[in-house]
Amino acid sequence: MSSITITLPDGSQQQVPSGSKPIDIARSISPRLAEDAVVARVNGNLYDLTRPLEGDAGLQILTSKNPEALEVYRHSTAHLLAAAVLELYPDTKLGVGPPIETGFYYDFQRDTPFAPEELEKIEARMWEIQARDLPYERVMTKKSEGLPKYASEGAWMKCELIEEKAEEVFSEYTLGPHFIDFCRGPHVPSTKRIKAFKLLMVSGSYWKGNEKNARLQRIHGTAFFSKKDLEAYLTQVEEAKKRDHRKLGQELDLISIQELAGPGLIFWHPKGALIRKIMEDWMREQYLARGYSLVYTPHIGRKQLWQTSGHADFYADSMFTPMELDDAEYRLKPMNCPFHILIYKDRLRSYRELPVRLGELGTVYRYERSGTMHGLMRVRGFTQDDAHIFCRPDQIEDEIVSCLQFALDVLSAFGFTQYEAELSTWDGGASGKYDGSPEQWGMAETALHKAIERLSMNAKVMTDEAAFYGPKIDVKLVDAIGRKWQLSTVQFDFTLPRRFDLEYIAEDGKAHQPLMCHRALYGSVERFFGILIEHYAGAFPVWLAPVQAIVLPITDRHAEYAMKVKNQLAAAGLRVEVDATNEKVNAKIRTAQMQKVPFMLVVGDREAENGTVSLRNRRHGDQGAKPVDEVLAAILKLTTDRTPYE
RNA sequence: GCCGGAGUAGCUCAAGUGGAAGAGCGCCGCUCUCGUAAAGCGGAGGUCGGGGUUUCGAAUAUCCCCUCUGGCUCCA
Repeated sequence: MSSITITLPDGSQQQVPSGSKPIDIARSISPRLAEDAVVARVNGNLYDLTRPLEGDAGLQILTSKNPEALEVYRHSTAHLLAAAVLELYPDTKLGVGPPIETGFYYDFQRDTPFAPEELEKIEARMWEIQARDLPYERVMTKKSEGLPKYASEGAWMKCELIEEKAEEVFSEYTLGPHFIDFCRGPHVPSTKRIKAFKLLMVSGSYWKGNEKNARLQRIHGTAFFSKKDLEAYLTQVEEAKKRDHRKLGQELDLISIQELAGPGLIFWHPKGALIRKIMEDWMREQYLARGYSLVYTPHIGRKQLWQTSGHADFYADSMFTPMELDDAEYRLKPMNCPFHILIYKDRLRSYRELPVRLGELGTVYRYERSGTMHGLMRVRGFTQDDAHIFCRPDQIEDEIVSCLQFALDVLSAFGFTQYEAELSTWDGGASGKYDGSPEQWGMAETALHKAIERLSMNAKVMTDEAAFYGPKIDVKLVDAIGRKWQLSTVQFDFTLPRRFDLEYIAEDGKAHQPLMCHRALYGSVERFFGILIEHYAGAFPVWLAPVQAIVLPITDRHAEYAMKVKNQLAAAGLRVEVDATNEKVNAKIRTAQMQKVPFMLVVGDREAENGTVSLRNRRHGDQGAKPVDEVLAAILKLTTDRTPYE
């Protein structure tokens, strides 16, 4: 038997017989490693631990510490799920079953949907199969043999996958004598390796994610290497649910959605409205400080406007239906851009006045399909902090840099340190689905790349994800339940300047077309607020808190002094209340804590006599007696400094 | 829009084989005058999401609709 050379990550080399398996080599290094091993990386590709090595190879053994190993492990758990479902419901057809960020799922086609109670039964069967310690065996099959086999079983989804993806000889993985699945792998060696999983929910899906295709049943689950990790994850999910903005929005009396008025329409209650006002005021100040002009534009516009902008053709599905008036047909605006463009176009522009930056907190209405609304995050009426920048080509890079810097400043003002940025580019023009010339795309994408570099941002490049009218950079944040939401966006637009025939007079005395960029930083005030509620778990920092301090008189004998303290703080511009209810101070504290008021000022005989308050911080508890002036100054400072956390 | 699940007092939730609708919190009133996360007593409050059908009788069975919710699709 010939021997092959295996190079390990530390550079050391071993001569082993050809056909040796990664698990053998792991075992030769240490039995412990062999036990912890999940999967191998061979010349950069993931391999089963039991897959024979045919030639010289760089080999890395991945253990449970490796994120890719967790994906493999979850993928194997998905197979375990499929095997259990087939044992219990043999007529079920298999779709796909990949690992995802939070676990895994498998799509099934079956006449009757899985009832939630059935999950327990399936999970129990999974444990039975797990206990059988079945190996995940890789089998190589010729397409000409495999396809008829799947076809004869009626596994039509697998047939489609094989037609589309499989090489002439493809891999399948078995699990016991009856289960075999077309799959690229790799997998863990056997079911015994799977120690901790839980099926979480069942939901609908579509074959290949297309709603025109067959409806499938998706079973979601999660899996971890240890029961402890699984428990920790489940606890974390429970904790996250407590900060769901919909729950806190109600508990803190911030917002509501009224069935009588319609779904996806937000009512801002006094406390929510106050926070919104602060957010908006801050944003407007920033606009003015950064060279934007503020404008206001109407909520509706004539049909002809939307025809000119192209929305009537390309965006009609997302627009509210038209309103007939005596003179014309009007439509509610789904975007602000056409209106800002009309302001730009209202007179001739000189190159000297560019860039023109027109900003507005503009409320737009979009028809969202009924199943897609989600609290504040996805609604039918929302306000964008929207601006459109019209500039010369030589200005565009600096403009993009300042937009992105602005976006980062917004994030840091609210204490966000975790975000994801994506740079969406076109496909190079191959498909013809993008508007604009290759020169325009080249220039715009270069400007975006350069801007990212200049700010040393990390942005994932998403090829073929651009808007049809231009490339863009998006910033996304994650909500309490782990879902990603887009906030800031900076987008080029090659289309609207052309459609509206925008111009400026350049140094050469001739008319040129300006470049245009859309940008929104909160994205939607509603969504950003939803993210903020969850980010702070309802405990807004002092500068945003609707009630910054509450004075708690111990008995009604102290109410007068409490009012005096309140008035003193309020005179300095602070938002203060007095809890004059006929309750014990403990109850007042509890109420204030639950309302997440940053500061509680307890006042009784001692305080009234000394001109002090007994300060309680919502996070750190009793801080002892302090002069009113001192407390006032401290709260005022947190407010004016806009400290993201106190 | 699609596939599941749900809708009972302001909130969180019980009960109910079809036969007068319940609790806790909250709210209102009274008593207590209280020192860092819930004082006591009393009271008000419900077309059981809306509409139809079956029935002597429907919160309960059944059909349609609405809204919420978990996904899918789509998106700020």
